[in-house]
Amino acid sequence: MVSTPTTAPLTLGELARAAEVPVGTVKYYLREGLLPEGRLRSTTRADYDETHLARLRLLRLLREVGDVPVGRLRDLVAALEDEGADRTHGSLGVLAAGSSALAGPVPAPGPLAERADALAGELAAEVGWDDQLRAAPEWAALRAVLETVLAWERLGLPVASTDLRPYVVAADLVARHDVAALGDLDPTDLLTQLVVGQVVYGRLLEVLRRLGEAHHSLVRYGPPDH
Amino acid sequence: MVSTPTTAPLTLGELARAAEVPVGTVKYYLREGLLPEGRLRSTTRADYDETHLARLRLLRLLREVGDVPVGRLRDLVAALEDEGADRTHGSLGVLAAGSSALAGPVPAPGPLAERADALAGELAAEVGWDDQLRAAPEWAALRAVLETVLAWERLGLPVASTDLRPYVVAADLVARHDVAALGDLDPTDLLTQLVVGQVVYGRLLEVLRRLGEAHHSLVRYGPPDH
DNA sequence: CATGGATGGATAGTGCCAGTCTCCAATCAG
DNA sequence: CTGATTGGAGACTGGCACTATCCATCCATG
Repeated sequence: MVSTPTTAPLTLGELARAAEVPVGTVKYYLREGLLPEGRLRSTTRADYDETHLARLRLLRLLREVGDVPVGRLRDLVAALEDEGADRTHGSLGVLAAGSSALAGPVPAPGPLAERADALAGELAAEVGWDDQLRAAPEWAALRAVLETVLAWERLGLPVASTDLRPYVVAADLVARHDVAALGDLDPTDLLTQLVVGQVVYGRLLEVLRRLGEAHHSLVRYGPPDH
Repeated sequence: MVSTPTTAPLTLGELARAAEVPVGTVKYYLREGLLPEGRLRSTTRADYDETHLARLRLLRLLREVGDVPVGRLRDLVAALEDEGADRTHGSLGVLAAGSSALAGPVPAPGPLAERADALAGELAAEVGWDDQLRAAPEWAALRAVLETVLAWERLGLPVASTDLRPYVVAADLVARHDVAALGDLDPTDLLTQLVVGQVVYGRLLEVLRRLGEAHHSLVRYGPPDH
C-alpha cells in the first residue's frame, strides 16, 4: 500500500529546497492536508520521501500553470488518495473523479437549459460521442457554457451547431490524442498524467489558439500599417 | 466620434438593473474607469446610454465566464478606447492590442528559452504559420508555456513536436474559424467580438475537451465497473 | 409644497484567498 | 556547549473585488 522509498529521506527544509518552494508554503500545504505528513522521527525531525516531492511539484505546477485554487487541489488530492485505498472504481472511475475535481462545481441549470441541452446533443452527435455521456458531470458543464453562449446570442454571438462545429472537431481531435497518450500506468499515476495534461496542455492550447488567431489575422488583414 | 444614442437615457440605477448587476458594482467599475462616466444632468442625475449598457455586459461576461481580473479589464478598456481616438493602427493593431491585454504579461525567458523557442518554431512550421509571428507577444507566451512543458519533460511529459502536433492542428483549426467568423465591423466592435470569442469559446473548448476525454476513456477502458 | 426615497460621489469596511510571519520548545551539527 | 534548525501552532498580511455607509442634493408623488 505504501510504496517503499528508494532514496534517502528528506527533512522538511530539504523537501522545500528540492521543490524550490518556501518552507512556509510547504507547512501550509501540510496543514491543509494537500501533502501527507512525514514520518515523525523525533520532535523536530520528520522524514519525507520522493513521493512527497512528486506531490509537492504537482501541486505547484497546478497552482502556477493552471491557477487551480487550493480548494480544488484538495478535492484532487482526495481523488488521488482514496484511489490508493479503495479499488472499487476502475480506471475510468479514477479519471472521472480527478477530472471533475479539476473542473469544479457546475452551475445550476437556468432557463435556457433545454435549448442548451439540445445543442449539446447536436454537437456530440457531430463527432459521434457516446450518449451515455449525458449522465456525466462534464455534460452538465457543457450545458452550462452553452447556456451562457445562448444568452449572448441576441448580442451577436453565433451559436448554431454549425458555427460551433470547429470547436467540437478540435476538442475531439485533442481528446482522442490525450487519451491515447495515457500510458498503461497504475491508476494513480494515470490520474496524475491526466490532470497535468489537462492543465498544462490546456494552457498550451490557449496560447496556440491566440497565436493562430494572430497568424490568420495577418493573412486576412495584411501586416500592420503602423 | 461619440455615437448618438438611439434610445432613452438611463440613470445609474436603471443601468444596473438592466445589466442585472448591483448598483454598488457599477459604481465600482465607474471608479475604476472600466465604464465611462455618464453625462451629468444635475448633482444627482447622470445619463447613461446603451453603449454603457453594452460595455457593462461585456465586463460582466468577461469576469464571470472568463475570470478575467479587473486589472486586465482595464487594459482591455484602454485598447477599446484609444482605438476610438487614434486610428493609426489598422484592424490588426486593434486585435493585437486587445488580444495581448487579455493574455496579460508574459513571464521572462528562463534557461530553457532556447529549446522552447526552437520547439515553437517546429510547431508553427507544422501548420505553416508566418515567421513574422516570432516578433509577436503571443509567440513569447508560447515560448513561456513550452518552457514549463520542457521543465516537466524529465517527469514524464511528452514534448517532441510530434507529440504536440494535435494541439497545433486543433488550434489552427479553431483560429482559422475564429478569424473567418469576424464580421466586417468597425474596429471597436471587431475587438469586442474577438475578446468575447476568445473568452467564451475558450471555455467552450475546455469543457468540450473534457467531455471528449470522457468519451474516449469510455471507448478505451469500457464503462465503469463500479 | 413637503417629504420620502432615489441618486451621485467619496470613503471605509468586508470576506476570501494564499500564503507569510512569529514564537516556541526540542534537538541536531560543529 | 551552543547557535542554528526543525516541526508545529497561531496570528498576521496583502491583494482582490466588491459592499456598505454617509451625505448633500434632488426628483417625483400625494
